[in-house]
Amino acid sequence: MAALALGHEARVMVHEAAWVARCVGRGEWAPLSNGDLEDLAARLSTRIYEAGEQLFAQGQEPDGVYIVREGRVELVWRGSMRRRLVVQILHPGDVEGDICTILAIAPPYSARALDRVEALVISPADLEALLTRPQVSRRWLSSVAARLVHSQRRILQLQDHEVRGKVASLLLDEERGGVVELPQESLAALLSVRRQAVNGALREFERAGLVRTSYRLVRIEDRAGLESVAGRRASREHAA
Amino acid sequence: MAALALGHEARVMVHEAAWVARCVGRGEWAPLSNGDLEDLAARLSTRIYEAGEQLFAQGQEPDGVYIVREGRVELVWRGSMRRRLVVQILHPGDVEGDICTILAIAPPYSARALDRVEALVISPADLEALLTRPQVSRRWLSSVAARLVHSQRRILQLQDHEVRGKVASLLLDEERGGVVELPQESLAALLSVRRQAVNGALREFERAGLVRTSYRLVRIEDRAGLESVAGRRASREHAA
DNA sequence: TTGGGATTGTCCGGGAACGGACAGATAGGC
DNA sequence: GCCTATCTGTCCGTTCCCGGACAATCCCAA
Repeated sequence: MAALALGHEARVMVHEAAWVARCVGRGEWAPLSNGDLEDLAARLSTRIYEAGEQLFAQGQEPDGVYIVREGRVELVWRGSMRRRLVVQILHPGDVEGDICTILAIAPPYSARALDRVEALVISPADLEALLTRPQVSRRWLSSVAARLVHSQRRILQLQDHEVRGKVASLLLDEERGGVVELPQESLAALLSVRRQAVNGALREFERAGLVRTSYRLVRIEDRAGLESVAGRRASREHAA
Repeated sequence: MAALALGHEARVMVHEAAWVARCVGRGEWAPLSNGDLEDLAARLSTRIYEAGEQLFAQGQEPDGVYIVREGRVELVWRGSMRRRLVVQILHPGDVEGDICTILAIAPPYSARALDRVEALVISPADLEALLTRPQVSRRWLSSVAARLVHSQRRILQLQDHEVRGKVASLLLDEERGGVVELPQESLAALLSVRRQAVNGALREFERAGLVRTSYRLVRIEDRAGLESVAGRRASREHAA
């Protein structure tokens, strides 16, 4: 009966592992074997964090890989002065902490749960063991490569000199189900601009019918319109 | 005799391959076998580009991996309007093109030789073949991870609101042997600011004794001083 | 050696965001 | 149901950079 219970538990974790595998790169290039999947499953553990709780701190030893299953996690960098920049917001399916573990460096940012977060965790030693499996390391490679592309896209996005463009671009990136559920202060921290500037852009969008705003929430009404503002707007319109 | 000549050629390429291996991640985590090295050597070819020549174009099919052996390569992104941003400048030892090849996506930027460039090239098919080798893919993973960290550092650098800080930070990043050999226009394109702003910062640095400038060249005189400007200056000094 | 293209140093007006401040609105805790 | 912390909308003066322009300087090549 213990064996049966364990079997059930193991089956659940293999299911989790298959989900993790989908998060770590696409399967086309390196299908995982059953052995890979079972090994992955055996090294996964689940952790729960309450909203506001910290997953790991800037400058501390890397403590493994986090795969977000539910909720959102905020990656925050703090400079020596007041400078505070939200590097990224992790959504379900996002992987974090592997880079620092692989390179054995301290993460340059802290991670804080925005909501109640459910995460799957792999310890540094377990990650190292998993990466000796050819298919796993090949697949993990494509995952990190995809993140590098995303990081470069973000650089381009942040180089827009007009706050409106940055905000539009950010909304399109952070939106889930047509909604961005974040206070304007957080949006400003993601773009490293002042809150007032974000507010101004948002109100401008609202008057143009691109979005609807309410408390800690922005609803996207006209995606195409936002995209044209984010890229380079076709029609120039100046409201007095 | 042909065999002997081939043996010599092969030995040279294995030597090249060992150098490439040092460029692609550190050896501590995944030492390559002789077989790995020989395979890598067999798939390397050398190409020469004259200054100004284009290696690959934005939006075109990825055509393999480039490892810069000599000279510098400029990665340029072009927006729909006049926007032109230098994403990165490749120096000897830098690896480029692997991410796009791995993900089978078109590169979002063009690559142009700044000087006479000597590069080692691996075709997409050869890269794919190499990555089936466990040690190679494990090692390549650490290389891409390192680049992701660098990309994130660059995001932080670009978020500085003062041009002086960005310029100081850039000089420290691009400097080789205490010298940055780039026209101010290129520095501006790397930071996506106006040339005049870079010029102003540079002249300010020069008056403070941090650098010496001449035609297409900036020489770093006081590294610690620049670092304090790049991070957050300890002593605030305003020249009239 | 001499021209011409590229690069640098400098000026100025206009505009956008910063930086600080404050009242009104909203949601969650007691 | 009230009360408080948080979030939003809005004001202002100041600072910095953009955007355009122009002369002086520097290489390189003919």
